Amino acid sequence: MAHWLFKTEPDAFSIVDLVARPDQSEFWDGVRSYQARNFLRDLVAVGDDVLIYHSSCKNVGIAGLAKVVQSPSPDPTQFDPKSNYFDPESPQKQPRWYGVVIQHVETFPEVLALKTIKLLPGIVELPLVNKGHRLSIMPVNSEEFTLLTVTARGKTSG
DNA sequence: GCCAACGTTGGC
DNA sequence: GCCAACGTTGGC
Repeated sequence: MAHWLFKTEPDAFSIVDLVARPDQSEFWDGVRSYQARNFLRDLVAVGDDVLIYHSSCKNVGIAGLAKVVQSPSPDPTQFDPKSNYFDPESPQKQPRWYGVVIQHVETFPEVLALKTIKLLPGIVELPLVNKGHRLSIMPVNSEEFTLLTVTARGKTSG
């Protein structure tokens, strides 16, 4: 069982939108970087944990937790000329881009702010606070995953 | 809106 | 296959 962090711009798709979906599930599409694609296509598996991170917004940080409920599969938006994610170069027979279905598990009482994450002494490897911070899909090791979730759940202030 | 970080592209 | 230029991400 692996742990991941997926970035999303909440103006486009937030954890609230995920909860509003049928089965609180959504096919995570639009990943268009090779590093992120490699994680998604080759390593993400059913049952994996996914931290939902809100970027480029007022309240930047980890908003909640989801899980992978279906194996990664080719992202159909790459073949859709009407989609913003259309990629005319992607071969039908060997699709370039992948996505995965995730399901909401938990919304944290407060967003665990990036600045708080940066101050946690145990967060050392997380690409978010290192080179690799631009990755849209990144691995989170078990220790750091536990620290992040425990901290996020404990941040209730009434 | 600015701009640093850094991935990608393309000339050679 | 190097590396400068370019474009995008994303925090602030």
